[in-house]
Amino acid sequence: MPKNPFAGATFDKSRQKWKAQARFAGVLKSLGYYNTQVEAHEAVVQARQQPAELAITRRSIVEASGGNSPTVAQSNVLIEQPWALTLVEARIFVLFLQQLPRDETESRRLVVPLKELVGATPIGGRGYQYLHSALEGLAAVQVTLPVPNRQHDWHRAPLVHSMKLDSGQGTISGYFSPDVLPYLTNLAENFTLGQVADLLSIKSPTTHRFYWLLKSWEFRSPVTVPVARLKELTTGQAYPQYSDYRRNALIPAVAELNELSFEISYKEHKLGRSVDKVEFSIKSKARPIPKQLILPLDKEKGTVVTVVSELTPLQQKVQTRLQKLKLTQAQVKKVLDVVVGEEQLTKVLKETYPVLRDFETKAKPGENVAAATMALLKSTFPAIWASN
DNA sequence: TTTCCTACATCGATAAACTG
DNA sequence: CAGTTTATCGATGTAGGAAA
Repeated sequence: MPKNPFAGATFDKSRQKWKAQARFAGVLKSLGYYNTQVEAHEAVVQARQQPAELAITRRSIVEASGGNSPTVAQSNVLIEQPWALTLVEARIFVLFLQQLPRDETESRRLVVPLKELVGATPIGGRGYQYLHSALEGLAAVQVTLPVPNRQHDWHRAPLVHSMKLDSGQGTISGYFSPDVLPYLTNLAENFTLGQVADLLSIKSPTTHRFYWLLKSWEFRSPVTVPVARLKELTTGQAYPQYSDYRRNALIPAVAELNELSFEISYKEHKLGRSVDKVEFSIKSKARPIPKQLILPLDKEKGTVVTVVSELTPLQQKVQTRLQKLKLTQAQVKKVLDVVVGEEQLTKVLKETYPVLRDFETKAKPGENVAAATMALLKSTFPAIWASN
């Protein structure tokens, strides 16, 4: 059966008139009778628009820098572009931004030590191949820039040029293109700050996109975005089905961001049967992650452990994760003592994520989360048993 | 990670019943 | 009679697991 282009308007044979009806919150309502199908359809459209969308006209405000951790900034003009960077490309971009003085007026060569990208571990043979393609990808990025007062003009510029990888020095260097520079430095309005530590810890390119987008929308939260626009800005052509998009992009990204300094929730607005818009409620966590691990008294030795161990950002993430999973301070400490190295810590985060998700969604009520978590960790890291 | 599959939920269209 | 609600059906979107 062909779809009625005038939804909600149907011909009533017994009355020889067009009937308008629409469902609200699952309840079908009659909206009167009309002589034409178009009129009936318009009645439906109008009735639907009753909870009219609030026009957001607040002007953009300058975000205050929170805390003393390093931040990078970019104009919202750049953020609201459908560019698709790989994870490595996105990280390199962040590192370049970090090297860029905020008051720079001309494009200079920026140098990024490779170890900031990949850590102290040496880069294997294939590692350089990845880097090559990442730099190529970055060099190929084009952005569309606004042309003031001229609606029909069009300005497309490369993001960077002259990217260089010097394996001898262990550096990457390059220039931002002069056209783009005004959107990266001397920013006065409509720009967004990102935390370098957060950005570099992000594990998926989609989350990167979400990070900047949601951060730039935070000041006008709640924000309602049409699904088509959201997809365009985050995953582009992928996921023709919204449910696939939600599962593979939206949910993982929001979950990962909530592990960082965000508190994001969202509501789906449906148009008919399909999800039409997504309303985000975005907040930054007031008190992020405690910098220090508070250690309990060591009763056996009768001494006060006064160790003030500075935790790496990754260790802090593991700490908060385990705290969410209701582990005691002692258990958290034990895990952090035994599990060392970026790879291992990341593994902990990865392993415990499903547990946390199940716990938070109450998929397994009545379960002892802490015990389950410890069992899981002990099976993955036998050393935790050994140190018992 | 992405696509496919299936049970299920919800929608619009329609006929029919209800109300004053 | 005119307007509205109820019951039902086929179509289509969705959730969640399986398969690729």
